[in-house]
Amino acid sequence: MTMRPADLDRVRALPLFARASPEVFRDVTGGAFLQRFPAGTTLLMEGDRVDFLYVLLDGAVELQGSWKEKETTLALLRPVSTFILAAVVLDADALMSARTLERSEILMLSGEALRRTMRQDADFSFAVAQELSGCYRGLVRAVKNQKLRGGVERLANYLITQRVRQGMCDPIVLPHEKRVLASLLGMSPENLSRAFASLSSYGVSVHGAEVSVGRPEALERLARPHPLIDNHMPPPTENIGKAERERWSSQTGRTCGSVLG
Amino acid sequence: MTMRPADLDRVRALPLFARASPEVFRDVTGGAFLQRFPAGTTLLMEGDRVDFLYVLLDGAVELQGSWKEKETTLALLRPVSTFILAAVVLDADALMSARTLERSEILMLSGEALRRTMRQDADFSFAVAQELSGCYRGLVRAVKNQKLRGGVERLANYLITQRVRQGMCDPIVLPHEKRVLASLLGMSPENLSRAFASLSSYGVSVHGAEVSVGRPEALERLARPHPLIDNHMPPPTENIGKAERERWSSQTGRTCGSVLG
DNA sequence: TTCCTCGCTTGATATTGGTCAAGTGATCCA
DNA sequence: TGGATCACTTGACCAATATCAAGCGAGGAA
Repeated sequence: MTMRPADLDRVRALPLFARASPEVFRDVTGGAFLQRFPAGTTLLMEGDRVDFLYVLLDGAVELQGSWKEKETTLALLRPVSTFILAAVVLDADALMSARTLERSEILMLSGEALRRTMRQDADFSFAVAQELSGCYRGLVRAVKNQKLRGGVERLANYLITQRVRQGMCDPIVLPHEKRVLASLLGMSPENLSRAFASLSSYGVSVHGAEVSVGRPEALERLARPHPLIDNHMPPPTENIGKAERERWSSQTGRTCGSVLG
Repeated sequence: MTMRPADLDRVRALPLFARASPEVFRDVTGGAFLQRFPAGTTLLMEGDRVDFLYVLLDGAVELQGSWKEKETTLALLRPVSTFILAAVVLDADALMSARTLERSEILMLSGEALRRTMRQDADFSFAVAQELSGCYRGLVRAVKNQKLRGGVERLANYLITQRVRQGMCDPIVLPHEKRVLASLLGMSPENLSRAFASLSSYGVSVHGAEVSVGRPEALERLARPHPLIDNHMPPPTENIGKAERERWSSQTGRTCGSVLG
């Protein structure tokens, strides 16, 4: 309950709540509480019953799945993001674990209250459905990325996406440890190193977390980014949800042949 | 508009509509029309604007994604299934193509009417959100399956899932061409053949579309099915949606160590 | 029936990616 | 300041998978 008004505003700005009435917002955030976690904290284990909708306000969170002592990263989150919405809506258990990568501030909203409010307010329910649609489409993109491209192509496209998100600056800064990035891209850390090495002939040079894309057009010829796989959202001027990202993508996707424009 | 009452009942039985009021159902199915398509018809191309929610009533539909002359199967649908709900909710363009694998009967519901009804009826909106949550979780399972398991393991788990769905009978019958199955499992047709061959030492024998699982316990030791990846839904006694599947999974998943039990 | 097509299988080979092991460089702590 | 830890890199090797090519066999058409 130790929540700064500024934090509440940031939650309010989420597309999930942006158009909600004051009453709806009050109902959903009613029993909420803000919590701080150190880096490396497991917030939720696969298979756990999910009682809260989580909102990452500060820090970084990794969503991962596991099987037979193997783990893989399904998503890397930065503020402001909600997660495990689907499990909350179905009142089901989590299909993925969530752990903090850095010291993080996380708001926890009662899942029960969220479902109750959904049943009472069609507009809010609609907003949830839109957010879920955006998450769904994000995963469709992830599956296509994983099944249709090889490791080097996935890395190349990741770099191009980061370049766009970071405002076409050079060098770009990798927002996470390379081992985590490797897991997100579906390859071993060793292979990620080699993939970076093989991109040097396309003008990419790496110094720690800084990556300089020397010849963007060359990299792009290799990567072949595609609006129906890669969501080349412009830099984060304001907080934007998955649904908004998808909406943006449909407006401009068709004509967005090159991100170099 | 040439729609048999029996078809309408089958649509009504979908979890999306099961709890809807008569008015809501009338509103959403109002401008709907039923259409028949031959095998191999492309219903929708990636990138197309989506104006309808599709409901497969008879036949089979493949959802696929493509990149650089490569294609991959994202889902195989059998009646009764809805598809591209997320794109309809966001009024966005399709991220995947849809084509019929057999002669199919498909009901097309106005996306505009669906969105309008959602905004008016909280219960219906909630049902849509639940269905979307089920679809989302299905994709999470798919990503974990793809990133954590090798080809042979994916096939082994596919066979176990089919065995459960087909009522533990022997032999099971592959519901689609092997080349399509290969694409769904994320491997080349050649590799699928070899994967089947390598399963012979676990009691699996193949004759055309009929697959006999001679020693289920041996296959299961290899496959290591897991409730948070594989949704071992019991045989289809009635029509059930993605959300229902997920709900079932959360009730029994924890204690479902073996599907042989 | 005969031939053709097409889905599938099988083998040889190339490519990709994973694993193991060693080494480097940076950071943090004593 | 030395030493430990840890992320990352690199090389050698191995496993998994794709590709290319040939062959097999069932079903359909002339």
